[in-house]
Amino acid sequence: MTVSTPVYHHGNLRQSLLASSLQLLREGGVEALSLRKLAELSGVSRAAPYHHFADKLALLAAVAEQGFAELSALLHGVVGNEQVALDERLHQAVLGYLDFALEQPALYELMFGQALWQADSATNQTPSTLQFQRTAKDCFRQYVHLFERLQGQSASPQSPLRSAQLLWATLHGLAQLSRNGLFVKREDLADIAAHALAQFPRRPA
Amino acid sequence: MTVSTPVYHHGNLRQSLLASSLQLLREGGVEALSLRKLAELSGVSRAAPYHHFADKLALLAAVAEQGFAELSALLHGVVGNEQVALDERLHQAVLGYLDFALEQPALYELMFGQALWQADSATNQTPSTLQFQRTAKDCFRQYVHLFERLQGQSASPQSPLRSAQLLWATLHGLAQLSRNGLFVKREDLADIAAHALAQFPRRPA
DNA sequence: GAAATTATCTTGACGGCGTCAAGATAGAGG
DNA sequence: CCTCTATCTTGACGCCGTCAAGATAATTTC
Repeated sequence: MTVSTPVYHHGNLRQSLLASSLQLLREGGVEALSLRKLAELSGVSRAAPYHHFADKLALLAAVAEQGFAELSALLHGVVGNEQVALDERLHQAVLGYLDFALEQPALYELMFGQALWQADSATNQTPSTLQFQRTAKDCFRQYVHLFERLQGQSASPQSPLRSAQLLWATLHGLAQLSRNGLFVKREDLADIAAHALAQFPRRPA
Repeated sequence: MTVSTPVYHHGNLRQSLLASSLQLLREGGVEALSLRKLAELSGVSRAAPYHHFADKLALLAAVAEQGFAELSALLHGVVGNEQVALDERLHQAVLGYLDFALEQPALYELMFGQALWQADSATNQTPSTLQFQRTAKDCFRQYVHLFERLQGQSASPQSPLRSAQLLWATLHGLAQLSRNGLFVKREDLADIAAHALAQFPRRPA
């Protein structure tokens, strides 16, 4: 909890706010993230953040977008690794996803929370949220891509899209349930993930 | 949005608050649920609810517990229906779950949100949250029970507990993703659920 | 039935929150 | 140098959860 000494022109406030957001998320979860605390952490007045983000939602979208970018990079590294069998890449993509979700639970919650995804209201048609949703979908496409390659090897009856949707849903559910210690204990997670993978169609040999 | 006329001794304030909570949840989601609005809806001052709930969290726990009780009753009706084949009961339990989640999205979110499930802090060791978690686990056990019966019929390699955990995680993920229109469109949900079911071990004939 | 006890509700106040309006300050470009 | 623009500040508003002190009604006790 380092509080910067106040300066008039911070010079890098936007980045500083995003970094402090991650810090607050780690320390106290989504509820602990307030614009006022963020401003104080950067040594700046409470209204200063509004010159870099339209409102709190826009800031949250930027933070969550960074999260999806990180996850995307992680998946890209796994999926595109030509030196590893596709089966093994799928396995790594599953474990990597769950690791990400459990190591940054508050960030993960923000990324998938209703605040940034509610489709009805007009609040999520702002540039920030649209940009955020685009980054998130890029992330999802990596799974589709992986299943497209896998389909070439197996006689899977399902489309790559369906498989990716189902796998993502399963991973998301596992992450959420085990994070909250809800029906799924943390130490059982790897075992359950293995069972889940076994249910997905694989190439025979 | 019916606002009661003020009375000194309401007579049934606790129930009235719970009912109004559901109303606010439907109308504006979890964020729209405030104790002050709740009090106003019941025609009562802002501090009155504190004589029936220790704090906001306790009220949320009571609301969510009602949700789990409803879901539990729904599942109990399906799982215990001896006149229907086990396979079909599983199918109905899956569709019933998804229906419940999508018809009351805000309530569903509350039931599974981190507010009531965070294991670390001491805030969720209160009587209200413990009672809530007990009701939730009763709900989960119905799925375990169903898989225990199914296992008698199939040569499933997985324990009923593992199967129930995996199925619940998948359903939870599907509900959450499709509710937010995130990678899973609403109209594709039934199709994906069918695929998910097909991946679970069934009896051969 | 009167008095005492308990349950229930009220008003006032506190600090924290997101947000806006008006004004101050600093750096950039002419 | 002067102007323009980006950036930051202070003050204020309304909403929130929560508590303390006091008022009122129902219930119990005698």
